[in-house]
Amino acid sequence: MTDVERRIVGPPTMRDVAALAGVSPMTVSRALHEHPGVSTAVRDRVLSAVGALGYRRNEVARRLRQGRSTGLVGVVVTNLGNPFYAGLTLGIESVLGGQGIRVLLTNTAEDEGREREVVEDLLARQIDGLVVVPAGADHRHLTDGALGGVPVVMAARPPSGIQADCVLVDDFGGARAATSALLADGHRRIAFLGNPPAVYTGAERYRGYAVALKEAGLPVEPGLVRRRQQTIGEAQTAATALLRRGVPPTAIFTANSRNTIGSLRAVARAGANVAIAGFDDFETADVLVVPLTVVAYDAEEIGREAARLLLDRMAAGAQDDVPPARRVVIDTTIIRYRRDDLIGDRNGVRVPR
Amino acid sequence: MTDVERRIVGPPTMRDVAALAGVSPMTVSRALHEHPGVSTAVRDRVLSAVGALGYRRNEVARRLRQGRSTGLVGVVVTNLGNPFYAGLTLGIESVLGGQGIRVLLTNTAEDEGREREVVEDLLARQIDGLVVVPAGADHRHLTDGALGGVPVVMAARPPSGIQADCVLVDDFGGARAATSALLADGHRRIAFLGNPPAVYTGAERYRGYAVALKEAGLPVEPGLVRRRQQTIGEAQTAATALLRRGVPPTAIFTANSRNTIGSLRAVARAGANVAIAGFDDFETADVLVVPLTVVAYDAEEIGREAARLLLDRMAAGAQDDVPPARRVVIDTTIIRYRRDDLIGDRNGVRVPR
DNA sequence: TTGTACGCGTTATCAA
DNA sequence: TTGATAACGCGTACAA
Repeated sequence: MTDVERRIVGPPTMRDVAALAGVSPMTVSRALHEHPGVSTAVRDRVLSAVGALGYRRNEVARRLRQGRSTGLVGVVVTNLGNPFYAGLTLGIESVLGGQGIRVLLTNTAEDEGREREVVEDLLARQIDGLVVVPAGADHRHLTDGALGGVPVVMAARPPSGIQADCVLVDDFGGARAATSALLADGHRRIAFLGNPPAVYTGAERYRGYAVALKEAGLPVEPGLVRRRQQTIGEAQTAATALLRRGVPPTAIFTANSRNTIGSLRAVARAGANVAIAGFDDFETADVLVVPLTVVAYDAEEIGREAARLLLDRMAAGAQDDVPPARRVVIDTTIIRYRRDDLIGDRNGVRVPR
Repeated sequence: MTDVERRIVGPPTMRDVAALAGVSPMTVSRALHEHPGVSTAVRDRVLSAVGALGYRRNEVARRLRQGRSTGLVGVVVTNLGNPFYAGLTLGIESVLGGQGIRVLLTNTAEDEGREREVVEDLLARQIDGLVVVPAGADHRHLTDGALGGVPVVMAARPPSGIQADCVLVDDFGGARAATSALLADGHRRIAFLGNPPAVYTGAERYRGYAVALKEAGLPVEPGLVRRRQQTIGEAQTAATALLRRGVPPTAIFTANSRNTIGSLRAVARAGANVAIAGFDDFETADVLVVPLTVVAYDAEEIGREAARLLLDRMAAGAQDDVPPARRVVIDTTIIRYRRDDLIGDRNGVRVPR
């Protein structure tokens, strides 16, 4: 069987090029690498054969032969539909892409089982590193041993029970600052709408809310705390219920965008004079019927930082003395959008009409 | 040199497992595949060696040997930070992930040069298929020949000068319907803010706007058309300039979210009584100070449909008679958010207080 | 200047 | 039931 007959389908290989050019595959390899010591005549024959067949080097076989890594990094997020995770992914891709490293992206939809399966598949595909937004609290599948030494960085949520680098938002500080802003405006009955305590951000942001109240000498009123709503609709229902209390809150701190949007709708529909401060900035925050305060931070920067930490580990390789796990915290900024700002610029810089 | 000494670093291989279990690599392979004809004793020895070494099959080498494809699909988008492309990517991933296919994601930032480089790299990595949101109008690098027979689906923007499957939004119909909605409200001076004609969506959405005007017996007023603004800030500036005209428009049709947000800010800051209708729905569209009409569509569905078209081509393989290029158009819906809706439910269903 | 032999990790095939 | 051999596509080392 000749080389050409050998394969039924598939892209042309070096053999095919070699056969057409009347040389050995090795000469093709050298010609393509611009090795010195290939006659011009042969090189031209090879290159025209390459053009005729549309030959393209097989990067997979190439890296296998050279014992090089794949240049692939796995990125596992919980919800790409959330702008925060999309920004995170973009930040990762921008840093890794600059190094010629490609991103293998998967979405887990907060499903821990899927996360474990996906990580296993990515490892079998010989990824060089992994960035994970972990869906659950059990991180045993992300230990150094389980990953076979492939470095991992956790993003947005910290490792639990294992050692790993991570990049976090200052959830506590942002929540405390936002709540303090409401307190500074004179609010004394401030509701909390957020994730349950089992979710890291839910716990930290509640802690920031509670500490801000305590610093103002106020107790947490359990009746003003709602932590079960998982959709915008449920958040709106919860906020509406709060507004209908005998003694309703005068302000709401919302610990994530679902709750912010649900609360915005509830307050707008009720026509209530209730202030809202919440996590996550968005483009239309300054043109709302309800004055809003937001905790802003740079989602892309979180991704870039995660990628930098990962590249650092990847460069270190499997050293004997593994550097200790690092934790990077990204700062937050409080932005106050008011009706008054409508006559000025965005971000609180007022400009007279 | 023994097998164990042979490699300095790297994950354990079948040889390592075989050596530890005292069998040949072939037996390890069979044991792991649960082939019949492997004695229980040997199988147990192999499995315990696997556990001891933390061995994991190398999926890359495995597929190379079996002549199988990589099970990787390239996804090339222009701007993952835009919720539309994030949703598109999510839709693609959800369909392909269900088939055990992984997504290699790259962001081009609308840079045609980067797109060509990235596509070349993805092809060298032996992807099975490609979904592209093309950055430019020159698609020669996406022809069947240039891709070496790897199937491609174009998303959100159609192929130009080449044959390829694509999934599009009904840009023309959505723009015409939105403009008609403004006309039905009695508006006669309606401005257009959108992309330049060189961008497909810019051309189609302008056409929809112009046809709607023509159907109402109105000419396009060139002074009310702005197509150069590329950022939200530029859009706001353009909209502000329109509002300051001697005879300002009474409504604005915005052909993308940048222009919608910029126009919202301009109208809100001017305190003008100007209606806005624009492409792309968003969560806070119903709690704005400006009544808004949006052209809504399902970004994830576009991704899912693109993935389905791609899977179809991938299954067909390199047939002799290539099926003709298909074009799928995703419907749009007009949603009218009004101040009145604030007493009712979302999406136009009014409910009395 | 060009070719041969061999191996990366895995598995199909055939032999034992 | 198990092992030896060869091969997937490519590149290093050495020989011609």
